[in-house]
Amino acid sequence: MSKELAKTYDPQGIEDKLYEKWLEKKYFHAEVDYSKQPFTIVIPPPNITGQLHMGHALDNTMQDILIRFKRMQGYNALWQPGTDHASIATEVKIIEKLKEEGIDKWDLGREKFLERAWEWKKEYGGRIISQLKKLGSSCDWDRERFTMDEGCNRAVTEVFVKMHEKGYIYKGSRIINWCPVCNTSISDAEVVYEEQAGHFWHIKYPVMQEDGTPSDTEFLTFATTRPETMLGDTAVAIHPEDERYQHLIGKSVMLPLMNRVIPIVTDTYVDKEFGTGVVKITPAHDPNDFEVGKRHDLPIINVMNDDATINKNGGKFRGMDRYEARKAIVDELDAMGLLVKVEDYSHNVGTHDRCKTTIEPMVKEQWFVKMDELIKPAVEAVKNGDIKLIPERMEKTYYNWTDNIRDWCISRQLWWGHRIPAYYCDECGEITVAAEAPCCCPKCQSTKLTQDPDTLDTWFSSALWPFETLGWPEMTEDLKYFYPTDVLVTGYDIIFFWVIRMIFSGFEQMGEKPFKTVLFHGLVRDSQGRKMSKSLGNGIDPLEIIEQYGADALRLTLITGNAPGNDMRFYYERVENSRNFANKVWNASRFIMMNMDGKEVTAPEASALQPVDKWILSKLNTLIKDVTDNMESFELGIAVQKVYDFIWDEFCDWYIEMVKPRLYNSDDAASQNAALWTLKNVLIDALKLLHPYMPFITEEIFCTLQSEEESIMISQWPVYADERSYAKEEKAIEIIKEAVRGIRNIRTEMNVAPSRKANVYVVSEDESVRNTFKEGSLFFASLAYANEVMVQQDKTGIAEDAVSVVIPGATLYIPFAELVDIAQEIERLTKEQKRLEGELARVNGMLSNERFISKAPEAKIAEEKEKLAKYTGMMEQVVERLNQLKK
RNA sequence: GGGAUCUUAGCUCAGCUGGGAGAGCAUCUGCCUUACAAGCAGAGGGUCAUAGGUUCGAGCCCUAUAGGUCCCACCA
Repeated sequence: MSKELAKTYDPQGIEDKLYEKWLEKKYFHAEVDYSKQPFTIVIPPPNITGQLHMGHALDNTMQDILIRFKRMQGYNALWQPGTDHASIATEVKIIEKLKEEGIDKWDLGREKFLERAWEWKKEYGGRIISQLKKLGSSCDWDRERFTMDEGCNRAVTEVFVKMHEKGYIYKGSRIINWCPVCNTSISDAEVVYEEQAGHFWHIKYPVMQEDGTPSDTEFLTFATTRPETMLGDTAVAIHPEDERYQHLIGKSVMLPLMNRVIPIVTDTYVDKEFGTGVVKITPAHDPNDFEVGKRHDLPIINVMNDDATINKNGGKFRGMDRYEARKAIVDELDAMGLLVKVEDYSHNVGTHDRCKTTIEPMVKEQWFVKMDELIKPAVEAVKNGDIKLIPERMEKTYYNWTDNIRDWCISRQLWWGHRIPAYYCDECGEITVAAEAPCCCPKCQSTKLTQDPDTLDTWFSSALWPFETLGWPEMTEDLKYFYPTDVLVTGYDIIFFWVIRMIFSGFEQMGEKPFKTVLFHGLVRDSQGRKMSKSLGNGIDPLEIIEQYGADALRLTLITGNAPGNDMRFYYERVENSRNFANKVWNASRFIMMNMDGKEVTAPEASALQPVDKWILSKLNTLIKDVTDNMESFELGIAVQKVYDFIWDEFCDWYIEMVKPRLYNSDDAASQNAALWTLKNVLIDALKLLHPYMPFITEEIFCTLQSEEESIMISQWPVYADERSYAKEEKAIEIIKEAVRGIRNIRTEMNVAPSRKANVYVVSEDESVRNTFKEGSLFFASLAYANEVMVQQDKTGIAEDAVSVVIPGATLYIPFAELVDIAQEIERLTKEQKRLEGELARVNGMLSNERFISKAPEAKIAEEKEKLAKYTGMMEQVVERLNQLKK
């Protein structure tokens, strides 16, 4: 009936098997149960296009640790899983795949395209889930959701309709970021700015004269990085207080190439100090110009098609690509003598984060979410501490965004996603927003209605994730019980995309925050600190690590040696260290079980517990408190570091070693039982503390050790108890440890083999210290390689030449003759003497060589002189010692 | 331009509210001691970026400087 651990630790052999068992036993599943406190985490839904990478591994390890910890503490722990449809990311992938087959998205058509997308989802959507399982994630898989499943679709539509009714969602013609390759608008958050080398074209426009003709002599000069946009210029702006141009206020200029007369307007947006203090205004293709245009009621002339070619408003440049047009326009202006000069100029260019195409600001009809009101409760919640961000500094990042918030462009010209529930009347153009397609136009009764072809930004549905996954818009029991969730664990890189949007959505739809705490982590980088990326080929596949070292080792590596919110570097050496630790735990457990084998280990009488036992129990007790405290304040790395140190250092290297003499000598059965009982119980509690971090190995050991127990997962988290603290014993054992270290040190320094044992005299005035050594003499002798330990109050009877070690409260003496075999020592010293003679001869020879002295570098000579002094000193010592011994 | 953050042992990093300078890896020295060589025992190695300040006391707080990383905004 007693099971045994395999001789070597083999993660592959246990992990899958245990995970199967957990699934079978439904340990991950949570049901509403008002007798227990809920603890809820919703997973940041991985993209269906995704493959598990180190970021996921870190993110999910952290969540799993928290969930397992709380579950053991007796909470009704729910980890709600699911995946994200990832609108644009998936659409791009599918388009790529179609391209390989020689199929064009537009030729295929919307219906067929969506069929392909669902096929993709079916094929790859589950891949990442099975990878998360390899990691040990204890998600409630029975509750798995998808952002485009029926419930989420309903939630999205409901929110859209509700917010539209309240006026928070509106359709407007505004300047947006347009990606000419993906053919869609994108939100500000999806634009990344890149430093690019470009040019600064200085161009002049002729000022219009009184008689309505352009002047040959008077010009306004300005500089631009994008000359092609001049086709859409509708004004030129100057600062109202710019002395240089006062006389031009109220006048106009001629827009060359287009032969359009455009006004000179004054606007404080213009920086007098920058360039010539003149700015061309193109409201249709620049966000700032758009604002200026609004203020001065300027016409908006869009000169580009969706693919960034020049449209009919661009006159003869029509049909050219924007860069072609740029060149043509510059050439033409140059020919007309209107190009003043060209400078090299490096500036930031907005690109699309998915495809890196330079975005084109365009004025378009899009759907927006009005942010100013919505954001208020979200800001308030963080300010008043209702939602806590860890680390705290993330709050500043958060406010940085909320303070400068702009309306959120939510419509995308994509197919894969939630289609916007807006219907246009083909007859009268009336827009109806409704959850269900209306039968007919409410205005003109026409039955010819067309649904808006656009879909929603992928973050629109993920913003609802914390409550839509629990059943919203139905007010389900789950929702009442599990919402708000407790912790959100995510990377700081999606604070704007996701975290803030979930917070204001929670308040708006539920009237309540979506989570109490947000725990941020950093990026996992490669060993050189670079981002792991496909193009660099420096990505490390977590699955390979699991294959090679085990999921436990990977988890431990990701969680240690790094402060919350900071990026971390990934090293194989660190994984190896984690694996070694797992191995250590395995072997210590094996040792304990071997010694328990065939023995009935019972709870000992209090009197049978020895000081060492009390010492480790006391240490464990403190550990339990510290670890629990750390974990409750989300200091996961610190917590596990303490468990690691306790197990390896205190438990294995000290306690087990101290207890060995009692295990090997069965004369005192009570003492042996007390030792075994302590070993077993400390191990069990340590395994429990470790379980959230290393679920597999701890489960395997726990179940082998306690065959009557079902699983460590559902065992109770250890609790600190005052009566298990023994201050006196802790202090006493620390003294012994100090003594052992002192003796080992001196023995190593004197190069004495462990096989050579010597008596140790402990001399102390302090009676309690003497008692400590008397009580611990058995294991002290074994750890200090002593034959016998003599404890006494003074130095009487100790040999003159004894080697001494001073520790707080006592002095230890080892008779030199016992410590060192005299004959052996003489032999050793004689050899040493010969070696030194040789060295001295060599150095002396060099230093007396005239050529060496005259030609060698001074540093080298100094070095040799130092050696000479060193060897001479050593020689003196050796000779003296030899003389002593020979007496 | 605004903001965050970092600078601690050869390398990578911990160090929470101010009081002991630490870990892993690497290096050196002994040990195949019957749980573990993926191990054990020991050793070396740091003016905690620089300059000031607050304090009985500063790696930790304040100010300035230098260098690195990142985020936001984007100036035509």
